Amino acid sequence: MKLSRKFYSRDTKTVAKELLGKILVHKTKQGILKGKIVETEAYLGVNDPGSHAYKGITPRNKVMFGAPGKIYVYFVYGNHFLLNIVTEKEGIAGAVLIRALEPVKNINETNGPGKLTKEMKITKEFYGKDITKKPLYVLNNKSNFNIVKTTRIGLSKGQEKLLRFYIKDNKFVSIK
DNA sequence: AATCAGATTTCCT
DNA sequence: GGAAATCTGATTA
Repeated sequence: MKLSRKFYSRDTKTVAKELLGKILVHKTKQGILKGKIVETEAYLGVNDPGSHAYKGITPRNKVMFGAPGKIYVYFVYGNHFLLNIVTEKEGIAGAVLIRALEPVKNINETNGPGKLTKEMKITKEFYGKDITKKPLYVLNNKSNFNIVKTTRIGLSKGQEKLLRFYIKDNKFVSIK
């Protein structure tokens, strides 16, 4: 079952935690791509110096302020796309960064945010699209695991906040 | 093993 | 002009 918009229309930290263990699916002409989400980070709005939304709305980040369940794809460092899912009610900034997947079908190791978008064939075209519909969506999935809470990666500000979550002992989590 | 340059977009000072 | 939610491949000792 696909996760509904209601799932995303909640507190960003809660959504980030509950996305762990769920299945990200992308249907392409070449075939179906699937990966289990094993690592996420929460990016809030005005209270979070590490978030793009911190300094207010810009053409790039405006989707973070929009409706929950939208896809925020962001291009960094000339080479990499990062995949985010927008959370919170419309008008409140928030998004969950998908940092790592465990391969399920037709993808290779994706232990990093830049690599997973490459493997999942996610590009700028998905900016502003809906994660509750085809061809890109998240499936509910019951599984048992322990969640580790830690600090975020690669930030210059706000990195002391414990907003990174991953599945304990999962070898596909990016650790660097 | 550890450090570093390079690729190169979007936004802000 | 410079920094940013990164990764790869080369160079260093």
